[in-house]
This record gives sequence, structure tokens and C-alpha cells, in this order.
Amino acid sequence: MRGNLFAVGVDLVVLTVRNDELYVLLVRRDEKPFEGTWGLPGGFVASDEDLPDTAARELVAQTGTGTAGRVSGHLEQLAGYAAPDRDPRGRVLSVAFLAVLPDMPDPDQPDVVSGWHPVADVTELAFDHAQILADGVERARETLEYTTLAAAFCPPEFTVTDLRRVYEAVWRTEIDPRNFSRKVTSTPGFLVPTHRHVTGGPGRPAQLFRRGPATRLHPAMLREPAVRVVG
Amino acid sequence: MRGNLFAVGVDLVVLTVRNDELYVLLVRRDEKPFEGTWGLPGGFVASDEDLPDTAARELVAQTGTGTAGRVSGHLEQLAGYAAPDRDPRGRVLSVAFLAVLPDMPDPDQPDVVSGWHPVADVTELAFDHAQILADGVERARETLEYTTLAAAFCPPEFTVTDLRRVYEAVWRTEIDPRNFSRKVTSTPGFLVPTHRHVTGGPGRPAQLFRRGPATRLHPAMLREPAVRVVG
DNA sequence: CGGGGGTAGTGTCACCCTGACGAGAATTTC
DNA sequence: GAAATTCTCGTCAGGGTGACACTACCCCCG
Repeated sequence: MRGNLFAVGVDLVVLTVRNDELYVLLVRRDEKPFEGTWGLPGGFVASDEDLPDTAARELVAQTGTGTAGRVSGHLEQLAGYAAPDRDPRGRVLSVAFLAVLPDMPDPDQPDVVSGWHPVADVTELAFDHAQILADGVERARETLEYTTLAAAFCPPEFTVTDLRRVYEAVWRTEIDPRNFSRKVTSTPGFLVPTHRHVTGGPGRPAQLFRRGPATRLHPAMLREPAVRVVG
Repeated sequence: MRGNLFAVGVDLVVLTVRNDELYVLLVRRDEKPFEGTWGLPGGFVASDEDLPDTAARELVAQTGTGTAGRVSGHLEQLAGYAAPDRDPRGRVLSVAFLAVLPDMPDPDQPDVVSGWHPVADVTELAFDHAQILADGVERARETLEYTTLAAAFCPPEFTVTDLRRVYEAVWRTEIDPRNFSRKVTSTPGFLVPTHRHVTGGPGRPAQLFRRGPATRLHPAMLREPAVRVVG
């Protein structure tokens, strides 16, 4: 029984918010199996690596984030997937990670093998990646309630409206701007005011904020209970 | 790089509440490495198994829970652990699971190689099991806030006080019995009254309840914010 | 240059949930 | 029976939230 050996890979659910919509980074597979179909970016664990090392390495390789290895976003482990038939090549265990990045401009020459896709439009993916993506999105939705993860979707300086649009895109709901502003600005450690303001757009200039030191939200930002299955 | 192969095991953090205290199931290792020290129960993934299969099989084997494979408790995946040096025998990836069971009487002949230990008294464990245990306990603490996990610590029929003692033991706090009773009995789907009462003990007999269909708590049962690590 | 439209932020108010109790109900123990 | 113990309901003040009126400030356009 101990003789069962697995290839171990890391798959990434890389999320961002663009155009008020949740996007995921996908790559087009250039080898079998599932050649030509879209899948999650990932790779195998190298001989001297721990799982977070592999995840960070793949994230930098796929996005060019933080050339010096210091990733400005968020990276957390999701879960392990090891169904016996999930990879036709043999037993492959994949540890999925959730990564969250601010929206970044596409590279000058658009990459045909790697790109951002609206999560709502993704239908089929290679392997069990559709399930992994669903788990990752659900994790992000929950984490937004209890932590300051939403700020990881935003650039270093952002407005309250930017932050609200993150919640609205990930939760697919609408939030009252006034109550939202009161809530996030009164939560200690969530936002640090810069006393600078955005310019150029219509309407009153919004104040720019920076991420604060808090990681958990007290009290939580509770969304409406999911549609109750009436007993 | 793809040639790196791992042995894949499942380790269990099996928790219960006994004597108003949180207990974890440990086994004494009978082979190297770490021979003679305590560790988490676990085993390797068989050739045709998925991870939850292995976890359920090991849980039944170690506790005798649900002879027919139907486990009455709670079983969820925690995380994967794969540090290069976590096992001196080579590269071993372990997927940890959190299991929660009601307190059960010890078998007639006490088992010297497997037993329940107060979590607070556990100091050193084999491999990285101390870290896994800490992660499992923290997960249980958080899950108690937002789900009905606490009922999984209780036998099929239990009183509000039984449930409160679960929260107090896992969180290591005291909760006002009157407010707690109001909260859990008014949360729809959490508790189903049986209209039967316990007998024998001192004081007014308490009503017996059964687990309800709800899995998530709305609104959540928020504990005090953890002591903030002041930056 | 002065409205009009649009966005940001403040203020108000009612409602619900919660923590902090008081008090009564039902049983065991002395 | 009286005291002790435990369960359960009730009350009340304070905080957080949803709903929304209103003010502040900018761009655009005539």
C-alpha cells in the first residue's frame, strides 16, 4: 500500500476583478491530455520545494507579478484533489491554491495561450479544474465576509468605491454605497487614509486609501444568507 | 521535474469534548521514524481510493465509528503538508482531515497504543503533526462560529447545556447560559426539540434536542475578537 | 459663467441582535 | 419542608445595520 506513488502538482485559481466582473486566469494546454482546451495554470512540485514555494513560483511565472518574488497579492492553499481517475496519465495529486491580484493591464502583445476570462463565462475546463475553480470562487466569497481579502483585489491605492465594486463583482450583488462606506471606514485597520484624492472623473473626488494592517473583519461583512432551503 | 514522486498519506485530527475539555485522538507509533512517540492517526492512500475514502476508512479503523461505514460525525479536509524534510524517509505528502465525534466511552480494555488526550496537554508529536493539530483546532474554532459543527460533538440527543459546553471547551471561554439558549433555540434549523427531558441530575430537567437540518448559522455565533497582536 | 448631472460622503432613524442581568419554574439534596 | 441547583423566560440598554434624506464637490454643457 505504501508503494503507491503520486506525481504532485500545484494548480492555481488566480482571480481578479476587471470591468466590475470576476475574472480567472486560464492557460491553453499545449500537450496531451486535454490538448487545446483551457485549464488552470499550474506545475509540478520540484524536488526541494514546499507547496507554497511551487505556488509562488508558478504565480510569478504565469503573471510576472513581483519580479523579486515578493507578491503583492494574496496566496492561500485551497485543498488537495486526488480522485483516482482525475488524470488519465496516472495518479496525480494536485494541491490547489487561491491567488488574488489587482487588475493589471494586459501585456502589449496579447498572449494567446494565457489570458483572463470572466468566471461566469467559463464552462468546461481540463481535468477537474472546473470543480477546483468553483471551490476557489466559493472560498473567495466566504473569505470576503470575514477578512480584508477584498483589498488584495485593489491596487496599492484605491477608493471606497473600488473596494465596493470588488464585493459586488465577487458576490454578484449590489451594496448601498453609503452604508458600505460607513462600514469599511469605521472598521479599524482596514483602510488607511492617504488624504489624497482621485482626479479627472465625474462627480466629487473620492479619497484614496491604502491597505491597513488588519486581516480579519470585526464585525464581519455579512452578506444576505444564501437562499434558505426551507425545511 | 515531473519525475518527482511522493508517497501520499492522510492524517486525521480527530476531536471530541470530554469532561468539558477538548480532546484529540493520538496513536503511539510502533515503527521508525519517531518510534514510541505520539502522533496523529493516519495511513497511506490505497490505489483506488480518493482522499475522503482514505480518511473515512482510517477513521473507522481507528475509532470503530459506524461499523457500516456511515459516520455520524463530521469529516472535512484541512490542508496538504509537503515540506521537503517533513519525513526522513523521503518525500511524503500528507493531506490532513478534521474529524469531529461525540464523546464515546472508552473500550473495555484500554488501548495503550491509541487514546484520547487533552489538546492543552499535548506538547510534542511526530513529524509536523503538532502544526497539523494546531491548524485543525484553529479550523474547528472558526467553524464553530459560522456553522452548526458544534452539534457534531454531541450525541444524537443533547441539551442546550451540552451544546454550550462544546463551545466553552473549544473556545476556552465562558458563555452566559441564558443568552446562549436564546440564540441557539431561535436559530432556525439548528436544534429540533424532542419534547423529552433528561432525568436524574440536579436542577430543573433540561429539554432534549436533536440536530436540525441547518449547516450554516445566520447570523453567526461570534466570539470576542481574538486578542489583537498589536502592530 | 451658471446650472444640471453625477459621484462621494454625512446624518438620521427604526429595527434587530446581543450582552447583562432579574426572576420564576422544576427538580435533587439535606 | 427549606435550601441548593439548574433550566427557561423576560427585560432593558447599547451597538450594528438597512433604508434613505441631504449636503459636498466635480465635470460637462449651453
